[in-house]
Amino acid sequence: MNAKKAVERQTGVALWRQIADLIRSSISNGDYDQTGMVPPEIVLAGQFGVNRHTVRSALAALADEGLVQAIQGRGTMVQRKERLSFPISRRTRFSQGLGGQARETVAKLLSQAVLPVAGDVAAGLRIAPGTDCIQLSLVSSADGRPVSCSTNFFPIGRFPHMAEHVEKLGSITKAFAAEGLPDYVRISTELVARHADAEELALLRLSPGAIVIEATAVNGDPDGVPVQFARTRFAADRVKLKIET
Amino acid sequence: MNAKKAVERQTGVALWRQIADLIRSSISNGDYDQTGMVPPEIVLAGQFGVNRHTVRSALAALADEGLVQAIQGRGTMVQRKERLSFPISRRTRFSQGLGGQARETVAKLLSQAVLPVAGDVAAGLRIAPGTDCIQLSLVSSADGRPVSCSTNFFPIGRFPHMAEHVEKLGSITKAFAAEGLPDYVRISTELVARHADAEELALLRLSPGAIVIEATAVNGDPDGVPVQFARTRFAADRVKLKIET
DNA sequence: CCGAAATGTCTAATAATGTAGACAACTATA
DNA sequence: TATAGTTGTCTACATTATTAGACATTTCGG
Repeated sequence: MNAKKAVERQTGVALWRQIADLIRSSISNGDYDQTGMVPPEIVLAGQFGVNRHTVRSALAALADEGLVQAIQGRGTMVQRKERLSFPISRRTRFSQGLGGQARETVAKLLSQAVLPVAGDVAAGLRIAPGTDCIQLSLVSSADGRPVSCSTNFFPIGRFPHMAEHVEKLGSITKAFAAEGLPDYVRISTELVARHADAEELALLRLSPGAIVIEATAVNGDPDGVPVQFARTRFAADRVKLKIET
Repeated sequence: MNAKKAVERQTGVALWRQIADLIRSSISNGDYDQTGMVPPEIVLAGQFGVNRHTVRSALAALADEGLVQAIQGRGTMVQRKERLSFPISRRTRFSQGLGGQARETVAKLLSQAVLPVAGDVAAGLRIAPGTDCIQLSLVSSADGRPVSCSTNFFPIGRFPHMAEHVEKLGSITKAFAAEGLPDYVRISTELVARHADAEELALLRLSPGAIVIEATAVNGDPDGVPVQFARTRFAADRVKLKIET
């Protein structure tokens, strides 16, 4: 591989941010696993062809993310490297299936509403445009770090108490179970990657320019009747999506 | 929706680039479909809370991508908006299945090599580290616009003439068929989104800060024997991945 | 204990971005 | 043919990012 670590100027993206992105990807790539340390600032400055201060800005940003920690006299240590691996199987469960990857995963209910839906959402749920649905907005975190935020729609007739259940149980899967639906499957899923908007930056605690993967999913009961329309945005640098057959 | 179009300062991403990203997503979101025009510069400047010149920088970048075209006295027109929808089904075929979405899709062979593989690649293909494989680098385009670049590994014993076939046929699926494998299926696929590196920027003709979706896939013959290890990077703003069951 | 190697902090100069305002050039419409 | 609304271009200046250098502080090994 050994791709040249090139940064470009006058592109609207500050050098320190380009460098931070490159170092971040080197970390998650395992490039520094042997020593557990990032190369010295002066070395990085040489590799990227920039001033040491510029590298320091990049490292400061990564330290801010909790990815590295600098210690005077010693060097800069890698603190964290993994992306969480999210399985996308027929048994959907976006917020579950993390296995032993995190000690604690919770979904926090941000807002709830009952409102008429149209367009995508109505089509996905196969209901008439203008029909009322329950809308829930959530942020899901693993070990205290937000990894995704989602907007979910449920048919109101079938699941009247979704909001309360989600709030109490901290999980959509568990809330479905409480509503008498122990199992559900994926009907369709579409993925798009884009820059995070202002709301997502705030919810996921990202810095501008960060990337989100937006998954638009329709889930159904075992008979294939749609029960959930979900638009989930993952913090791209914290996850890896694993498609399972 | 009507999310507030907020830009942030001192984040390492120039305002004009943040604004370009927002306008780009508005375009692909269909926000300007009624008129086919981007709002006047002075209006955008108001919305984003910046100077008109800053908006002009953003529009210039989008014009450079061929997404919009400004006409003096009239306004700025939207030129292009769609994302290509890539199906990810059990029958993989990344570069196929585009249906009627593009008139012409071709894969261009950039480089070929025979080299020993290790790590990910060897594990995915279930061969001993250090075994020789054929490595092919491709760029795939639809209607002349590059949409993905990929690095592919094939067991050399089984498919000795992959390179020639790919070069001649412009498609990996067709090359497999020519090698006597008419059908193959996905064994595993992992998705990650990140900023494009310098090589990807060049190959996909992207501007710095652009996003790629990296799909790491292992494909096998109908018996489940791995035949291909592929690392495909999609230009995120040109595609949508559709996961099929 | 000394010195090499690393990060931390400061000052100053230069380059890139963003703001502000004025006016020209072009388009469409009344 | 005016006129309003739009993009194109220019100048000047303010703010932010990057470079450059010097030196302090901390860690570690000989």
